[in-house]
Order: sequence, then structure tokens, then C-alpha cells
Amino acid sequence: MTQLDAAPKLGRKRDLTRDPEILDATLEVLAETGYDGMTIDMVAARAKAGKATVYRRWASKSELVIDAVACMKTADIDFDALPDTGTLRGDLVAMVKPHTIEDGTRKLQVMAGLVSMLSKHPELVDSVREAVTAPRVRVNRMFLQRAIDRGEIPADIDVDLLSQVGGAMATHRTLILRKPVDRAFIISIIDGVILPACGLRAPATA
Amino acid sequence: MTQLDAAPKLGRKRDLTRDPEILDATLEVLAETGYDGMTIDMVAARAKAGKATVYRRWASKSELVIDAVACMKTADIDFDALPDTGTLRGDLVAMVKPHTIEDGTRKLQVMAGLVSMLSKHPELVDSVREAVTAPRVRVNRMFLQRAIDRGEIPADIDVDLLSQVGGAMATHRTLILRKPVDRAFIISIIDGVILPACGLRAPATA
DNA sequence: CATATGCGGTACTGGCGAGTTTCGGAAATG
DNA sequence: CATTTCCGAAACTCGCCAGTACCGCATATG
Repeated sequence: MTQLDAAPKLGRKRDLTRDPEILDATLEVLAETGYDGMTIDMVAARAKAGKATVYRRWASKSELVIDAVACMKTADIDFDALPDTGTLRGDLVAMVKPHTIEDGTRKLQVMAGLVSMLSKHPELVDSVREAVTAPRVRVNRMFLQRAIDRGEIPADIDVDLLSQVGGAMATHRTLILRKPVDRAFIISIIDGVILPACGLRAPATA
Repeated sequence: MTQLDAAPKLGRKRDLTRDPEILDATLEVLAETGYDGMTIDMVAARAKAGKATVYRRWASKSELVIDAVACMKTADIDFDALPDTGTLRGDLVAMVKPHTIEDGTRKLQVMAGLVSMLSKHPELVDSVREAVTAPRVRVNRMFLQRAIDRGEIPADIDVDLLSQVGGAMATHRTLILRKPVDRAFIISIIDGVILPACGLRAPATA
């Protein structure tokens, strides 16, 4: 720290724009091949970078991946523009947009590639929860709380548990069943689990 | 097949009792280290066998693992002695026994070690579902159907989906959150998700 | 222009693990 | 007892990959 300003910055400067490109390439390879199948050469090739450039910025493969996961949360839901339709079902269904599904699918695939790493790097558990799981849970919790506040659903439901159900079932479907989490599946979770658990029924047309 | 009887069985006979011991050792190592971290030497050492003995019986590491997973379903719930308490909650809670939790935890840990393999060996997806997921789903489906038949819960609930919820949340808790699936958690799923989704309430004491 | 560092690319090193072979001994056949 | 196949154990081959070193060039300082 004390030496940062004193250090004369000689030579060519590091191109900081390559950092996010390398991290993105890392997430892509991670989603495609998983942590153990991923090689630094794959990441470098994907980012059109040299292997030395990667190792100049991250000390090891595991640190690169940990950093990539931590930086994943940036491309997230913007909490300012959340739907507020007046009904719980309306809010939940409004979140089922192609872009959201696409983003969620990608995160689930990255998560699938990280499972083997979680036991060896417990700090990753928190990063993954913060980047993938927590945002969706927070949104669901807000929707449920609003529904309680307006008297749409009873106040004694288990908000914490119910806001996790959707993510848990999507995770299970992606990691174990290896089936796509599409709009129909998400709607069936809403209408078949979450709403009934809140004492509501889906519209008859569904 | 035609040559089996004609072949003169010379020399020492293969010790068939080693097969299940090696498969059990495989599942143990798999649960502890995952597929990519597992080595044949670990399995052989655990089973007190030589590496050659393993390769005389299975052609490769992946075939050994696939066989071990396929043979996992044997130690399962005996469908003859299922509880029938007269209420849906009674049946579900009666399944939450130490032995069942222990068995389920082990299977979930094996599953965690297999996630990285599922994308490369799609046939494993079916084996895992048959050995781990399906039995529990079948039991839950039976409980729900009985509750419908006796008029305890409405007949228009989504039986397929609701019989998967418990397993999905347990899987998510083990693989991603890395927290133990204990009795309290399972009870909270029953009382906080499944029963409310069927229009029932847990007893006030809970 | 001299120096120092970053860049993409390639060659290299070292360790690890799948799969094979070998060895001394044990069990089965004839 | 000779032969054959199994056993556990250990040594071996071979390919892959993390991490390092180096090349030729680009870009920054003074």
C-alpha cells in the first residue's frame, strides 16, 4: 500500500479491459466443461489471450474461478425495475421473461460445473449463494411479503422456505434431471406449489 | 453365451464376494471425493484389493462408477413396510427416521460427486434417477394419492410436482448450500411447503 | 533512443493418475 | 505334481495439464 504511489510505473501498462473478458471466458468454459474439465489453455484461447496474461493476473486456476464467480452477480436483476402487478401470481409470472430464463440457465450451468469444487473451497459456497441463489430468493421474499402486507395471503406462511422452493427445483432439474428449465416448468412451479402453499389457486385457464 | 458351458474352467476361480465390496468402496470414495478426485488406487486400497483385481472386473473407471451407481438402489426402502397412519402428515413424518435420513444423506453425497459426470455420460442420468430420486418420489406419490382417495386433500393438486419438492430441496441443500439435511429441515418442508400446498395445516404444537 | 513492462504464442518442466505389466503366492483342475 | 487363473502388491508407461520460461513485438517512461 505505502509503495503504490512511490513505485515508478515503468513500461507498458496492463490492459485492464482484458480482465472482464478473461473472467467471462472462464464462466463460459466453466458452464460447458465444469471445473475439472476446464483448462487454462481453453480459457486463454476463448479470450484470445496468452496463458501468461492469465497467470499475470491470477495466481492459480482456483483463484481465477473464484474471482469469476464473485464477479458473476453484476449481470443481475435490477431491483429498481421489479414488477408490481398487484397480485402474487402476477408478480411471479412477470419475472418469467426470456432474458431472465436465459440468465438463470447460464448461472445454473456454471453452478453445475462448480459442485465438485465446493467441498474443497468452502468460501465458494458463499460466493455461489450470493451470486446465484440469493438474488432470486430476495425477489421471491419481497413478492411474498408484499402479498402478506396487502392481505392477499396469510401472514403465517413460511416465507423463507417458500422463497427457496423455485430455485431449488430449478437447480434439481438442471443438475440432476438435465432437463431445460423453460417457461412451462417455472409456471407449473408457481401454480402447482407456491400459490397453493399460500392458499391461492391458479386461474382456471392455466 | 454358447461358449460358456464349453469353456473348461481352469485355474483359480474369481472370488465373487469381492465385487460388492469393491462397489461399496467405490461409492464411499465417490461420496467423499467426487468422481474427478477419485482414483482407482483409493478404491482398491479402501476395498483392500489390488488395482489389477479391479481392472479384471471393470474395463475403466467410468464403467466401475456406472455399475456402482446402478447397484446402489438395492439398499432401499422396502415398499412392503411403508407407514399408513391415516393422515398425510402422519405418513410423511413417519418416513423421517434416522436410518432413512442416513441412507438419503449418503445417496445425496454420492450424487454430488456424480454431477460432473452426468454431462459426459447421459445414461448415468437415468441410473441416478432410478437409484436415488425415483424411490422417494414414488413413496411421496403414493402418500398423496392415498390422501386424495380418502378425501383428505383435493384431487386436483399437482401430484407429480409435489412429490418431487422434498427431494429437490434436500438436493439443493446438500449440493449447493452444503448444509445437513436433518430431521428439523425435513419437517419444515413437510409443514411449510407440502402440507400447505395441499390445503392442510401443521398441528399448532409444531 | 534506452529501459522496462505487458501482450499473444509457444516450448518446456514436473507431478499426477489411468491403465498395464510383473511378481510371489494361493486355489482350482486333471 | 503340472498347469492355469486368480489374488494383493508394486513397478512401470504414457498422456494430460498446472504452472513457468522465453520469444518477438507493442507500448509506456525519461
